Amino acid sequence: MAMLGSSSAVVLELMTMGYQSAAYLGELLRAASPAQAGDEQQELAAEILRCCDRVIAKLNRGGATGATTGKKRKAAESAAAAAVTSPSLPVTPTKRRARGAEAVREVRSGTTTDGFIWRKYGQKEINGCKHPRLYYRCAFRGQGCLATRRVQQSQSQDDPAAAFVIAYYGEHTCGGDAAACRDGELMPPAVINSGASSFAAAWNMASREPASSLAVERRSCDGDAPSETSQGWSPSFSSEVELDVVGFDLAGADSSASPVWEFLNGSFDWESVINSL
DNA sequence: TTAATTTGACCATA
DNA sequence: TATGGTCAAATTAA
Repeated sequence: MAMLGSSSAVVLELMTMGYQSAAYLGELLRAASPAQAGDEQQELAAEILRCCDRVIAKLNRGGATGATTGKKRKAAESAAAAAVTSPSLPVTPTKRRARGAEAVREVRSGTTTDGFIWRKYGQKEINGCKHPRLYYRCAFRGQGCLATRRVQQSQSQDDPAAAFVIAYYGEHTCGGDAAACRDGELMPPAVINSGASSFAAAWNMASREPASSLAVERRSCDGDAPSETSQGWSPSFSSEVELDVVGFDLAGADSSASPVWEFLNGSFDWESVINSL
């Protein structure tokens, strides 16, 4: 965990609060309107969760960066070829991920859309799975972004809002800013402008994919038994797990003196926060 | 013509 | 040795 300035800590607190609220909202929506009835609303809640998660991850950057453990390089000739084809880039050999290596995070969603631009590089039939597993890497890989994701369609058809199990590996580093990975730089400021969620939801709906909801789980492709030991698995967010960010306790905060309270009652000094970021 | 996707082969890991 | 992750040529779409 990187040390955070006080303003960043405030933003982190607010985003954490927003995240928890969105998670709670999602739960309420799911409870109130099972199946497809509340998909659009759940979609919005899920997008809020994603936005909050990204900001939180951004603010927390500097800590653990994921599961790219050092593995042996695939083949010497591949390394040489990579060096030839990308002479201007630092040599960052594309290590083959260990089978079942823990993801940075794993998400169940009704959509494969997450606001990032991915390029599919492989598809594989997996033992015991009805659907093939799809492999994507960040479209900005050429800029050195090594983020990848693995998409597995769930075998259980009972919950369309959790039709896909998406495992993310690595972090988006394109341009040193996650926003650079996003579609068309149309994403408004994630912290302040709630339109961020609206945009992302609209983007999702335009993709004609089913609505999504989120839940972090560690499971096999069919959603039954865990395929790997959960050792070392540390979800970056969860609607069911209490977030513990910089030790902030929302329930126990002294709200009358808290910047969070200032935010809630409209007196929060956004300018100083934005200037500090 | 270029960019993106598909798909079989290759290869690392368990 | 089986399996899963990645590569890269072929194919398709824009």
